[in-house]
Amino acid sequence: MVVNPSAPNGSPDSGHATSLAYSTIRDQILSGELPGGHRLREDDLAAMIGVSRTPIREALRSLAAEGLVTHERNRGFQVESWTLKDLEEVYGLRSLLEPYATALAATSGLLDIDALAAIADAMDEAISQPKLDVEVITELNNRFHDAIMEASGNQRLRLLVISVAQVPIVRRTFSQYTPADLKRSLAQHQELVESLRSGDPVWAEAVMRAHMRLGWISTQRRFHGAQLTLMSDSADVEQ
Amino acid sequence: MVVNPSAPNGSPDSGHATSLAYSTIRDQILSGELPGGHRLREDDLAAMIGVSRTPIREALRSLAAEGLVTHERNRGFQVESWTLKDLEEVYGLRSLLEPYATALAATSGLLDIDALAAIADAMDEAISQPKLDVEVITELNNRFHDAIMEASGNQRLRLLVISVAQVPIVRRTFSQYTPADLKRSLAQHQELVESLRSGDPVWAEAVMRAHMRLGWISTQRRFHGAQLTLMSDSADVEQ
DNA sequence: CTGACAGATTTTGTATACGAAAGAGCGTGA
DNA sequence: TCACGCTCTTTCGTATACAAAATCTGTCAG
Repeated sequence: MVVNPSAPNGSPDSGHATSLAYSTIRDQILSGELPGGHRLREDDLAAMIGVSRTPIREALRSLAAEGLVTHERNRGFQVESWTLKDLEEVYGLRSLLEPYATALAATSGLLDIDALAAIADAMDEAISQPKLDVEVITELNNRFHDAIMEASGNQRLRLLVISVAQVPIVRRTFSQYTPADLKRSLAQHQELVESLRSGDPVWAEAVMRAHMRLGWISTQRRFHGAQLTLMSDSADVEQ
Repeated sequence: MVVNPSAPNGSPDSGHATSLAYSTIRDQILSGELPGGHRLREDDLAAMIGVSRTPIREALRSLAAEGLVTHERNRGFQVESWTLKDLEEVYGLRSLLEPYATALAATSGLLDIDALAAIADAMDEAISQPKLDVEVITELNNRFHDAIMEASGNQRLRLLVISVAQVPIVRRTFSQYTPADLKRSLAQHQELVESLRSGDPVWAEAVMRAHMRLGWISTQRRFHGAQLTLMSDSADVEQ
């Protein structure tokens, strides 16, 4: 399993145990092993990870603040589950934040454009393989976007995008893109590289906005087609 | 002291003790009693609040995820301190998010326009008093903005704005507005009410953008004038 | 006088213990 | 048969205890 491609702000570098619990639980949520609605019993998690309940509780509290789990008094934590409305909110926000960040990145002087181009090329390479490796493609995609967010020079903006975009979407998106949409998406990446290389913030921002829009369209298709893959499998819910 | 005008997402409704610790510490940070850079010793906080270290640690972890405090392994927590660059980032984000939310609110049908107008009028009333009550004005201002964010219909957006805007600015802003700026700000509130009443998203969004810009200008003035009020008092730092 | 080392002290990290609340199961009575 | 209430079990919330890391202090060598 891929570990923690980009952990948000509050990331516990804390104690060994807390940090381990945080990463493990977060990974399992993002990968879908812990489905939405699943109740998180502290004893179970403690036994699974091999630490006591204390670090488990601290990890869960961080995850709650990030919105990945919810907490109710005397009833413990459970994995947040997402509806179409949530996805709509998320894409609305990404469509606002990422183009803005891209415009900033175009003129900040912080962007390593060759590194970005390399990531885009690696993605092209990855989808030309006969058998698509979704993990790899997703990871490259995350790195591509994060490189731009980072080059915006606005650290807080980058963290917001990460926390918004980690809604299970990202990890699963590319497995559901149609081949045509996937190609288009990668073409947009190449155009993002070019626009950023030119240093024109207006162009770069516009391309990113289109890129976000395509993502939203694809996501909607996916959601209507196979809603169950996103929602929790009802059999697993509430044990 | 004002308690928790608007607590973000992860707000521990948790145990009595954890919740109490969270609110207390958060209030003291936002009000400036705990200055930026101040080291937060768990025992001290536990003694002050009258609970054990466990709920203190959980509260601190939530606050860390929200960015109000930082954490370093085996060195504990300390209050985040803000620079002009942080304020610039925050205003950049608010200038993006709040106008967007305002445009949404203009057409969502969720806005109680009369209630909003009442808040704006109450603010007008409050500044016509001979002696300005900054606490009251700030509280009304928070409620005004939050009402619009809520009416955007995008819950996640509202939470982002809260978490971004809670950077000590808001609580202290109105004490430093020049009388002219303060009047202008309240006039903008009235115009926001009118634009929202008309249901024109373009107008409403534009007014909010101007409003944000004025806030930024005022903040810059304040910062250059009296930098020390925002930064931690060096005498108190690191005890 | 300065700097560095060693021991003592403080502070954090984690485990464990205990009380309290919620939930499940069972029996009784209508 | 169904509903109600009681007990028993599970799970959470908090306090406390102990271990590990960091920090402080005082002393001694240079």
